[in-house]
Amino acid sequence: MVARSEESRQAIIDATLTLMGLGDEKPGTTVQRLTIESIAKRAGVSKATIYRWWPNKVAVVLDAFVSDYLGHTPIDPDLPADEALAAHVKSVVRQYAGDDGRIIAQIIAEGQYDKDVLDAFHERFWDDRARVVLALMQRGVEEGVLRDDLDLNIAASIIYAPIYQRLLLGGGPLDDAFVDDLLALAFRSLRPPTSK
Amino acid sequence: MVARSEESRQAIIDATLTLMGLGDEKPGTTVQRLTIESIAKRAGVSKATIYRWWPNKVAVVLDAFVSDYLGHTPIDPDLPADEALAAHVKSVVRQYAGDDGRIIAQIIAEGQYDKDVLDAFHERFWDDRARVVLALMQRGVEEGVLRDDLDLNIAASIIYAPIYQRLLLGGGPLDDAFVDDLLALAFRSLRPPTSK
Amino acid sequence: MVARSEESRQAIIDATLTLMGLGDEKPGTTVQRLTIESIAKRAGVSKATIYRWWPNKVAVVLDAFVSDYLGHTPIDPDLPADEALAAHVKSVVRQYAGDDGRIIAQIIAEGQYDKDVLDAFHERFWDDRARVVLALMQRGVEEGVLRDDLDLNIAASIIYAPIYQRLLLGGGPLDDAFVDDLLALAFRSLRPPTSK
Amino acid sequence: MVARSEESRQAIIDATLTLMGLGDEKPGTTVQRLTIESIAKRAGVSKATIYRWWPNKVAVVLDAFVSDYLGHTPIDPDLPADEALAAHVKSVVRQYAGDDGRIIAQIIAEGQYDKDVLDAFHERFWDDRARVVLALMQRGVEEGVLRDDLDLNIAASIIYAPIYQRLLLGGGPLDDAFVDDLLALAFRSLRPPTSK
DNA sequence: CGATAAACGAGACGGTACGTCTGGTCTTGTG
DNA sequence: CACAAGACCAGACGTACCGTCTCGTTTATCG
Repeated sequence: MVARSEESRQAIIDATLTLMGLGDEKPGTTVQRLTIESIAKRAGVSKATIYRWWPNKVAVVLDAFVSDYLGHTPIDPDLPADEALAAHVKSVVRQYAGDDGRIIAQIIAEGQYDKDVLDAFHERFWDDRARVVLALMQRGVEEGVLRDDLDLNIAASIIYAPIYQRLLLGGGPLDDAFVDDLLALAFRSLRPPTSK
Repeated sequence: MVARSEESRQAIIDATLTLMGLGDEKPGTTVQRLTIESIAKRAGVSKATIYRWWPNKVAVVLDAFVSDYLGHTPIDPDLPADEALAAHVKSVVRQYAGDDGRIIAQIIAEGQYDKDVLDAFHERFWDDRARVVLALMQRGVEEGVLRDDLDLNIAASIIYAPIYQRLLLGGGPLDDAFVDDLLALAFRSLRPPTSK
Repeated sequence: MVARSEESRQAIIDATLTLMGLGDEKPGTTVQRLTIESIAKRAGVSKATIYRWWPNKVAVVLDAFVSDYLGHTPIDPDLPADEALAAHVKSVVRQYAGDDGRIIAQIIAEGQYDKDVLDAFHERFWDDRARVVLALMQRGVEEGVLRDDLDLNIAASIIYAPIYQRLLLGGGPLDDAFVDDLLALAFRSLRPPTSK
Repeated sequence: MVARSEESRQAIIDATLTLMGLGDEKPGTTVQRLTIESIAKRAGVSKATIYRWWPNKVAVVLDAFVSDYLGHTPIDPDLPADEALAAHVKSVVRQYAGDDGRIIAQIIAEGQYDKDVLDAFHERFWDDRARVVLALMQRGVEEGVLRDDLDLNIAASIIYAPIYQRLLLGGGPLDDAFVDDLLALAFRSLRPPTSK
């Protein structure tokens, strides 16, 4: 009846962050090349300890990433919903252009091979963020800056999916200009007829 | 001086298709689990022969997939551009809902780890298809069913990116209903003001 | 911290003996054709386990050979030294005429390519046996059946080197007649002048 | 119908000598590590050409070695037989102490695995030299410096075998002091009773 | 003198083993 | 009794050579 060692857990998370290039130093592997053995060695931990608490390396990466990822893309409650949405999209894009985007892309990549990984990604990362965006869009509807007949899921897709496309497939930079163009076009679908 | 053996090349492609579950039989591995050794064994070919002609297993899969993939999503030149576009999107979605989608998703996944893979994916698959879509949208502009001030790249993204999002991240089925909802919303941005 | 598996070690030794044709069955390869993979397969052991404990296949063969090789050529302490020496030489030759000779020859062959192998051969096999022979010759000196001004190393060479020559280079059979002729000649150098 | 290309033959021999470290440059591989491919590449020759004329790499090495090896250890016909023999032994030892010894040792090593190799070694190298030594010893018998009841083969062994032992097994340097000690002892067996 | 057949370079090919690496499991001893 | 340490089986990696086998492309006689 010895409790799980918090020390070990943290060491594993820290080692993973460092190895993935999210720490201060910059080795910077990929999820694919990252090995449980390297995490164990750097964390000063036995491989068995990792396997005891996580089902696979992606789960560790996801844990490490989420723990490291603190409110990076907040939503401003004081702005009108459409402006807040635009601001949020920009902060998301700015963040995805860096290391975080690389890690997310790789987690999604691993998700193609393992439904559990994709599910975990939804639970630990995606769903919360989607909820926040949908709530914001709902506020937009209430404030009258968005149409009231929208399927919000699809509406959100029209804005956010192109960002993920660029993240995963390239085709252009993830920058403010891209967001401006994207939003200009997307909002044309989303605003109520009267408002534009 | 000695020509490449077409027989071997074909055997490798065939073995890869079968192992990936695109042949008649259905083993159905993933790119990740697929091994060069298994391809070599099934093709009755030496590993060295594979390494001589392809840099890695994803390149083989891409080659095999592309060779297997013949005009699966044609565009009807007789329809008005907007209707042809809608038809194309539906055929794409139908196809991505099956084995082809699984393979594409995995190739994109591998592309997160290797720029060459992603580049090859663009060259061998993506770019041609994007060109066709952009040409169709250009036709739409000329026919007056699409606005003439569109950034066609972003306009295409608004339609196609949500499909890739569902392919890679889930969040709902890839079916006709989804396409209908998506197009209904997206076209609102794309049609010229008058035609609304 | 985890002890080496004696079970694996023994399985590797046994597999090697069998593959080299020293076990009960008789496949009978050569050191050159023997592969680590075949040992691993037959021993039901991972290749890595072999590489962990032995630097190369010759080291395994030497280990296996030595472990299998128990006092095959004893020296009779009750005989006069010259007769004991003659008996020993005959038992050595008889043994070298068979499988053991083949293996020894091959280990020496590999020793031409790797100083470590030759050193190991000395440490694990040669030196002990040379010591015994030199001690016996020393006894011969004390008993007065051998000259007291001999360089025993060279004296031993005169007797044993021709045996190794036949083992490695052929030129005649390794049999008792050969030993008789050889000893008759060699002893003429070795006996004290009076005893002639 | 087309004659064998002397040019290619020579290029192969030269390349082999160079690779074995007998040329002017000093790469200096071993027979074991030497590959047909490396010979072919360095000789600017197709692998098939080598395989057409030699059964294996050792045959090439032996050819190259013998062609390179010109009367290195001549016998002085003007000296008395025992002195000529001593001189010959010294020149042999001096030569075996260098590169030639290394190559010979490796050819003998390969001979442990392939009877044809050992036979070829005898035919191309050993037998001629043995004949010369035996003839010299026969002369010694006639001159009365060697006993007339010797089995010359074994008598030769007593002198030469210890040299091969040091070449193949070590145990001491191949130098003049060794030869002096060896001959002093061996000649005691070989000289006629009166002459000592 | 032109046909023809062997020798040749180039190098692709099916094999096989290499020695390394990681995965995931299991054992042992320590705190 | 959770843990570190790490041995273990399994099996793929990418490389290196093997010896065989087309390929054209030279030669060098022979008809």
